[in-house]
Amino acid sequence: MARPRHYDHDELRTAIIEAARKLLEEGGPAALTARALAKAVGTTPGTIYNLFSNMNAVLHEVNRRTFTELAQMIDAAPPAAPRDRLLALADGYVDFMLARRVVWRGLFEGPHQTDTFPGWYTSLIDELIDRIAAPIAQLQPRASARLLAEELFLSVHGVVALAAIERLDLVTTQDPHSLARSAVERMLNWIEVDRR
Amino acid sequence: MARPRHYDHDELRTAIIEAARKLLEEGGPAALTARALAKAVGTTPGTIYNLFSNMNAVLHEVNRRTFTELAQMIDAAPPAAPRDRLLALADGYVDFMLARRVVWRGLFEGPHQTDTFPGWYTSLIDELIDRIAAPIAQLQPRASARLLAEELFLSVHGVVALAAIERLDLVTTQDPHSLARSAVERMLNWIEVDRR
DNA sequence: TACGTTTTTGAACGTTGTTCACTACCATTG
DNA sequence: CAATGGTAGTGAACAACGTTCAAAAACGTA
Repeated sequence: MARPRHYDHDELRTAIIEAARKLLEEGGPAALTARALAKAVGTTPGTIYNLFSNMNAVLHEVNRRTFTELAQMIDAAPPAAPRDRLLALADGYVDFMLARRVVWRGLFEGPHQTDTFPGWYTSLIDELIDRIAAPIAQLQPRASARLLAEELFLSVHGVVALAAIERLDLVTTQDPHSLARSAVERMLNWIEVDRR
Repeated sequence: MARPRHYDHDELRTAIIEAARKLLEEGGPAALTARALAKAVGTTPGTIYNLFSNMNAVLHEVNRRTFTELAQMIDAAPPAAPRDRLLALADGYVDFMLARRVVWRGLFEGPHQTDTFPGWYTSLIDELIDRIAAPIAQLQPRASARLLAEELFLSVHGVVALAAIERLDLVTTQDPHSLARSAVERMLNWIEVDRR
């Protein structure tokens, strides 16, 4: 038996998560295997299961970082009028996703079946949608901005979900950016007319 | 070695496709394995690979039937004014998908990577979008109805894609039907204002 | 130094998709 | 009718997967 080393758990955890992300980016979800991940950080499959309950937990951690980055990017944007802010959000979201399309797939795809999500996962998504709701609330104080934000997100999600798996061309030749902006425009139009 | 039977290839092919669909419906994508499929039709894995190039091809055939059914359902709807027709399309699409959520996942998910689609696959999708474009063209003869139809489809797809994998609740508590209808309403509103 | 605990290890189990040598069957020929 | 050739079903085998766990090594303590 080879000499077991002793690891700093915190270091190893983050090393594993970073390696997992790299594997995902380079080879897609199929490349994220326990053995490949172990080799990438210079350890063995067993050790990974010591720090994570299973491979799904590793993926969740990668996703957590992705969400956090997205939130940071959004918050770093300069302030703007609601309309411009929504357009910037859509653009930023599409850019962000296109740059991470493979990582992105892990967010909504997967074996799933009946596996449940950790609480922080759902609340991260919640916060992202709240960031869409904020500018909408400025335009439309009456109705629930949150509901409209959810609808807008889903419209953009339709575009992004297909673009992320490189299958947008099954539906259209329009580019993801202008599709996302169109969705925003329709929502803005709706709000405008509705308050008339 | 067990006694090899001789099969009618056409019969066996359709039996395999039907069994595959059943497996999908009952146990999700994970249940569609070569061995389970072989057992379900009373044959062996090798024979399946005799009739299909791989398991992906089986899934493609299941999807072909699904698309065809969807098209039939759409065409069977009674004629209506453009506005009602679009709403009915959205409702029907959501219903259809909810009844087949597990089968549906195979349409856009999967291992993919670089695997390409058969020509009939893309043209089936094309025809579906044309069915959305038709009523739009009645409302909006000037601009390209096809482009708007693509955008509307993508908005509804965002809803359906999440509902199909049982994760719509990550984003909203609104139900898929009203979300889809809202997307249609926004598009109708857009067309109305645009032609003003 | 010796012991007990903790952590790492990697072999092993049960899956998966896919391949292919083998062989049983059918159809044609002598 | 017998022999033979080609076709097609078979299922063992391969590589790879996630996951588990007994054993072994290193650490912390006495």
